[in-house]
Amino acid sequence: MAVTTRLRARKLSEPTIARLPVYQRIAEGWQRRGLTRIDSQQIGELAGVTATTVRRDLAGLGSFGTRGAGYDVNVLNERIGEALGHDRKYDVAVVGIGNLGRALVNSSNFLIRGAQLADLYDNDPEVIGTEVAGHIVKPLNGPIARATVGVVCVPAVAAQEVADRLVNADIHALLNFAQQVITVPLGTAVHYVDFSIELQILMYHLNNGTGPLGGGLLHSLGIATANPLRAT
Amino acid sequence: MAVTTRLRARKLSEPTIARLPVYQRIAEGWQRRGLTRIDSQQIGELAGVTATTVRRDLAGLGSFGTRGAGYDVNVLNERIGEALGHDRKYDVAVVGIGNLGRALVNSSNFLIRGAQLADLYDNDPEVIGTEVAGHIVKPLNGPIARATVGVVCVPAVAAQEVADRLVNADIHALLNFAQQVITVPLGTAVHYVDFSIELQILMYHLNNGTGPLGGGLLHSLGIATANPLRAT
DNA sequence: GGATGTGAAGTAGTTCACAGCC
DNA sequence: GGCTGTGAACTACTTCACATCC
Repeated sequence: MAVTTRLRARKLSEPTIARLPVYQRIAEGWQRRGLTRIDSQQIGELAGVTATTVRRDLAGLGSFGTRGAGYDVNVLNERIGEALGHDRKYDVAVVGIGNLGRALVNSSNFLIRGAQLADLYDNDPEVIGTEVAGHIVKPLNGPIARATVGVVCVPAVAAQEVADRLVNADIHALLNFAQQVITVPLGTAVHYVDFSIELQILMYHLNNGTGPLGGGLLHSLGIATANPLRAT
Repeated sequence: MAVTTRLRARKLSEPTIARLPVYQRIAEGWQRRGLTRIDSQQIGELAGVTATTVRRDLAGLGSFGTRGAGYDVNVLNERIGEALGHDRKYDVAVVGIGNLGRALVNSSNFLIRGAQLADLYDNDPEVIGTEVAGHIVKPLNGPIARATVGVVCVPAVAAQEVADRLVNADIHALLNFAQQVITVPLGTAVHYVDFSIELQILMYHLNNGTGPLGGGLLHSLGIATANPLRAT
């Protein structure tokens, strides 16, 4: 289907990649409100970065802004989607259907942008066989179907074992919510999400008065600006 | 109470702050396994960063390593705790006791390191008055008690309103799980956690073969290394 | 007029390489 | 011998400033 996958090669810097989804979220908000144009200044204020940073980031996706008039919100959204590969579909398997697993699969915002829910696994007999988010929960000790990404939502003690099983099932990208460092073979990507770390970072800044306090803006995911307190 | 708050002043860089909790988690893992010493090389491998980076980060907390023998795991854990301000206690209020809110307050790893659960709020009559994690859920339209940090786990549409109420209740640090950019007055810190963004970043790297794929190591929270694929 | 896009300058963070110490 | 801690070199990212174009 997607034919626009040609020149995605331009490599983006890590900080840019982390900011693009944020800009996209902002663009969507603008779209919902029926607005049609946005400029780098506005994006920057909402995202908590400078307008220049926004322009540099977006320039990396090709020049689609209009001098004097900013960016078309639809095009902005679209281009970011292309850059991030949202035209491709991905299968996401979720292991561990507790509170967190449920919250994720039921969230209208987790499985978006190409991500589609594949199989759910758990080892609790009470949970196995029940329907969650339109999928029957499968037993963890049964066969694991291939998927693009595996989401690990099990307790820390089980995380390594689950990771091993997913890797054996040829799943080479993991999103790990367990507070546990896991070891996987080279060539497998692991991304960690750790709520308490977010809380700790927030508290550190609170204690020290430093850091991304200023402005009530989107300092998403711990991304820091060199100059967080824009002098206004 | 805390008396050890004297020379915490040494300001740490943003990337360092984000890595310290990770090192600490590694130290704890070592402790649990009864190991007593760890060196920068080992920390680096588990954390997905170079040994030099680890040493630089830790040097910022004062020199407590032993040349030739690495770091004492207990001291390591302790020093990071001091640097991050874990000797202080914080009250954490949670708004929105759905799946996610429940998952958070029941997680043994969310409310650690000085964070203690204060009040829970929701606007669902079914939920108000019930006991969750040892606390009775209070109505969101009632009075909001002062707390250090407010955790926002409500749907996106309600996020701004909830944020306003928390700020009015003199809560000036928010951890926002809603997929919604919120605006707060200057002087209030907002930290965003957005699962779908984590997923998107992971997928980008998967598509492009770049980035923190190599090693199955702790590339926590989207923190990137300049040289992720260490040549081994 | 007004905002983009981008060389050039500046700054922050990482890595090298090795002196210092156990 | 081995590993820490750190000046010096390097790299990456951000910010400045302005030419460019609608």
